[in-house]
Amino acid sequence: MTVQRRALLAEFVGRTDHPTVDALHADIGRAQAGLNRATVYRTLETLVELGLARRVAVHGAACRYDPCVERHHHLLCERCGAVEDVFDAALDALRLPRPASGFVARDFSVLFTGLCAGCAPRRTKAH
Amino acid sequence: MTVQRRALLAEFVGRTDHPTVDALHADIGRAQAGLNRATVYRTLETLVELGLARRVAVHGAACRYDPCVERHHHLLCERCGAVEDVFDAALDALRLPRPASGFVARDFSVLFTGLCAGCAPRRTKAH
DNA sequence: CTTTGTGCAAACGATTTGCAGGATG
DNA sequence: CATCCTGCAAATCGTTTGCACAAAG
Repeated sequence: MTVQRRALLAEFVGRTDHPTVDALHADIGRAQAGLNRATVYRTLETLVELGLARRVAVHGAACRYDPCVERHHHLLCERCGAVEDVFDAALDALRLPRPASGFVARDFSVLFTGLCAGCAPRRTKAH
Repeated sequence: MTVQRRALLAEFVGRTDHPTVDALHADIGRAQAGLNRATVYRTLETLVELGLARRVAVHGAACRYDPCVERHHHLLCERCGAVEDVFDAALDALRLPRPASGFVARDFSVLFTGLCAGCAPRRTKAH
């Protein structure tokens, strides 16, 4: 438990915006002494291995990290790339497939795509 | 419609192993004249734009392409990275969430993770 | 002949890694 | 004091792009 890990945790825990490494790096640097980007990568990776964080991979963009490890799913904005959480008990009831191929599924996650509030076309007041 | 596009289509269409750009590139080169990797990237991207192929993003690994555009989901082997298809009508019935945030979901995909037949620990005959 | 595609090599962005010095317990 | 962590810079890896030439319609 080092100074830089404490700084990272302080900035990371509780966030719901699924920050990228760069976002975290910038925010930590803003708060106090700069912390090397490589260290952010290494520390986040360690957190994932320890089960204290999750990775949210997004095609063609920097990987995002999520401090929430409860079972939940994600909404990905197709326009701005924002990621939101979805907690839905109905989804948790999904049964795992047992294909003829012999694949044994152990877990799953659902990725919804669409437009976030900021990017969605307005209904009433025209944009 | 060029020679190289025909070669790529011949190799790509009908495959169910979700090849990466490198895999396709290697397989095409094996079959006949080499085709530049950049061209493979460009052509696959074109296919995706035309709705004739889909991208299957996998964290930390090269992006995979899928010639099957019907609605289906994927199984990802945690050990070897193999990707299999899952066709499941039950999944298609999932309703889209309408979170308070205002996010408007339009589509979704389910990614199951686990171990493929080759990587799963054997039951009867010990490994 | 005009447009579009290809090959090549360099550019890029995200992430990883080797190494030497520094902090931690 | 032995171990683990950090900073730095260079190395990787996947992917994209500029450009000159070749192929397609």
